[in-house]
Amino acid sequence: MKLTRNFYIRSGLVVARELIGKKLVSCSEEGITAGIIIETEAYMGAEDAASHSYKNRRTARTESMFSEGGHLYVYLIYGMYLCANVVANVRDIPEAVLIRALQPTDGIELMQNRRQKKSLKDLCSGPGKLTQALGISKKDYDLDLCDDKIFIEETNLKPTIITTKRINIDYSGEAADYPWRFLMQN
DNA sequence: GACATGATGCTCT
DNA sequence: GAGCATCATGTCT
Repeated sequence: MKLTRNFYIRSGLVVARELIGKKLVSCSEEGITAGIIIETEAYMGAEDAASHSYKNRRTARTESMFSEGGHLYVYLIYGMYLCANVVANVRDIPEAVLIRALQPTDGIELMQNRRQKKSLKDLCSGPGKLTQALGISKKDYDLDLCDDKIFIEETNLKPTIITTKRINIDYSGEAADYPWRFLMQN
């Protein structure tokens, strides 16, 4: 069962927590790749100094965060890696959830080809890695997760969730200490 | 394993 | 022109 719009039209914190244990699916000409989401971070728009949309900063790059919940915000980081985020909340509330790690389930061989035959553990164990493994590119910027190319499915998992501080946002002052990172316990 | 470092390009001031 | 929501690789143990 694909998640519908209602799932995404909620606070980024709720969406980030509930995405843990769900299945992210990417369809391409090469085949289907998918994995269970095991790590996310919430970025809470205007109020969050770590967010690209802090103080409602709205530019060509951040525009997708202002879309209706359920869109895909893709951006380039450190000149070489892409990060994939799920936009949350209603239009003009710029919240998003960074997908930080997956547990590969489908299309593992295709992921290995895209990632040049890394071990299963290294295929999707970071935000820059999973975009490569799933074949996500800048063309997928602002793509709608309610369509059929990239989407998220319900599972029957009942994960135990751990909450910690977010990663690599030391520049953001006290926002760096907010417990807005969610992990599935092994 | 734990750390340090370099690669690299786009965005915003 | 600075800085960035990262990763792979190297060195040292």
